[in-house]
Amino acid sequence: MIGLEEVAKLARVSPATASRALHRPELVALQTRERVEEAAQQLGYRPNVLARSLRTRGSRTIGLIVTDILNPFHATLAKGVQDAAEGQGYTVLMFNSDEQPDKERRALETLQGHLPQGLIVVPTAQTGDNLQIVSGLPVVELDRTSGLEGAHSVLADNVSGAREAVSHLTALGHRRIGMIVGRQDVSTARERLQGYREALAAAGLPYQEALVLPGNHREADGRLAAMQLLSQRERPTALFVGNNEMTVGAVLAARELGLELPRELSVVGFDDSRWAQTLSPALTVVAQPTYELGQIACQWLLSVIGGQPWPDSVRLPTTLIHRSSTSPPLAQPSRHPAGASVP
Amino acid sequence: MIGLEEVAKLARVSPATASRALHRPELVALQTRERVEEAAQQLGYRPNVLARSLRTRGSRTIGLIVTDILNPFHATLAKGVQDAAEGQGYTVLMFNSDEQPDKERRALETLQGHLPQGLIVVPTAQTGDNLQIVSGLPVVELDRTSGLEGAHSVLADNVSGAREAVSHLTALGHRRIGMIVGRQDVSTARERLQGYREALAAAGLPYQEALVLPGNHREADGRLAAMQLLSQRERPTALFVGNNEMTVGAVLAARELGLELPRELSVVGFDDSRWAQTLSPALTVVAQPTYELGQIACQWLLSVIGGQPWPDSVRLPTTLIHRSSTSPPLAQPSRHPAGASVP
DNA sequence: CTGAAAGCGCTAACAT
DNA sequence: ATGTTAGCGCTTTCAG
Repeated sequence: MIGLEEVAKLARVSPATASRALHRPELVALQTRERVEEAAQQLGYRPNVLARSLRTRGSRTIGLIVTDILNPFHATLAKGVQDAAEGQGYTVLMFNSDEQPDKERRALETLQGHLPQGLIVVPTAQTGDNLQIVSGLPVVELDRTSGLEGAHSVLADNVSGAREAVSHLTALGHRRIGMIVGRQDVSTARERLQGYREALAAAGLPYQEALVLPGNHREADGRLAAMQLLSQRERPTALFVGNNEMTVGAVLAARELGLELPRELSVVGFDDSRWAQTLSPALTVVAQPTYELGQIACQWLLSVIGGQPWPDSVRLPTTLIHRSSTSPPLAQPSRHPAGASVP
Repeated sequence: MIGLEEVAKLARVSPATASRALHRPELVALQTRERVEEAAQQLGYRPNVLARSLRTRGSRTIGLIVTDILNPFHATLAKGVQDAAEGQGYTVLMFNSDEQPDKERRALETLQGHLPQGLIVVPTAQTGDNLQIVSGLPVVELDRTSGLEGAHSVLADNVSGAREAVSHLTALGHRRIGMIVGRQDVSTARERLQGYREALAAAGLPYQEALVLPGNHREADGRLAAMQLLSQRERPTALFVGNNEMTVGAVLAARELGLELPRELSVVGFDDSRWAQTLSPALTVVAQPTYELGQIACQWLLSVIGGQPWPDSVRLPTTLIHRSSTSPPLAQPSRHPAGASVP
């Protein structure tokens, strides 16, 4: 590998001057600088980032931990982060926690050794504890919060997004609206549930436990929960599903049960995706500014690394995209007074 | 940050011994080793990878460049690579080329400075040239080949996959089979086209230029190409589409034209995906062992880094997955001798 | 404005 | 089996 010393030799200066010429041009005579630049060019010099980092204790590297790179939502977050980092000459070390606190911990340990200057993390349930590993490092929580006090985060406005989705359903006349909700130790799931409750309240509808089923964020969980919800004697006429993967499962379950969307069942999902658009009927969804979330988180982090104070935490707005999976409910067979259905 | 020196002090040994105890346990007395390990544990010591890499000229880092992390196919490749690397204690530096040779070049330059020990790359059109930047580095080409002589690659068996797909169509009785094919400077596109030709030949069908339209791998390209193919006076009864993104476009185009799948048009895509399964009708596709491609590429690379000789290049088999987007063609209105349709 | 020298944290020779 | 010493490539005092 071509080193700075060889460049210096060719330019007939000391390594120190060569270094300055390349990195602090203003400290060096124009003429000398040009000689060095030419020499570097000619030899195809590439600075050894490791040596530089070791010396300056600044690696121009940041860490990124997402929970599932195979989920297009996370892939998009990652791209937002990467693009922003690259624009500023930072390299991203990306890891996958697969929602497992253990993998997250290992990722943090590995990361640590690379002397990152900052970290962007989509938290798991244990992130609060795990972050001790990198104490002192500037951290941005992305998409969710770990609940750690004083944490800085870039999030979507989940409450409002969910409220809008469910209000859309109540406005259409739905009165039995089921929800498939994520694990309550994940902040997005809690917030979306809250939005659901608020929208029900606003429409004067009661909150019914039986209509809210939990799922572990995966397609299979969504399918299972939907099966249960839709097999109830008085089944919901609409479903609000708390994340993208579970929405697939819910739609597949509806198909299996022979329910026609949206005539017999309206569905709104959270987070837009390719298949939400290609599905027939195309899904009505709460879209998140995913790429921007990643991008802003990274810009934030880099500004803090650059010495700026922490900006206030941000909630980016969501957008309800009306497509074809929602419509007014079928006229229900009129009901007798509650509980009177036993012959 | 806790350094080796402090560990050494606490364990009352020299830094060198501490280093050995941690990294070459067999060179050190059991008792000493335990003291060092305990000290390290107690102080929460994390080795500074940068310093180690600088000294040993071995960073335990490999580079990965994919062309589009938002494409689930590439995300899956990446996960295969990452999982395999992590298993062996290697860290992956991942970059996106977005199919742009320029971004690929910049990624390589950045990578270079981090002294990676190997590289896995999904090539773009200029990879052959760009790789000069990291000459001497072990490189595995993944999914595609750059055409560079002596390159090592881990690929899917595209020719055979395409042949199988198109043979499936000919077996169903299709005789006008269109293909939407990728850019011919990408090896997968060339190979899939060849498979298409072979299958036609095997069925005694002529190869017709008018039935083969190029696209630039994106959804929009697929849509456009399909629009053209399906607007021909004597339109194809089946379509074979050369990659996953373009298949979405093609299906959407068919919908826009009011064509019912599979009755009026059969479609086979290359590469399976979430939406290929959720689409109705669910798509018949040539599935690739995507995760395994990434995994094997990484295992390969690491074995070479470890001093093993290069294994022979590999072609992993594809699988035709029959779903609901293919069926025998409609009985065509019988045709008069060619070209006689002007009144 | 430029050079000499020291040192970031670690490990590999070379001693003992 | 352990300590001593040197140096990976770079940047940064400190002198000139």
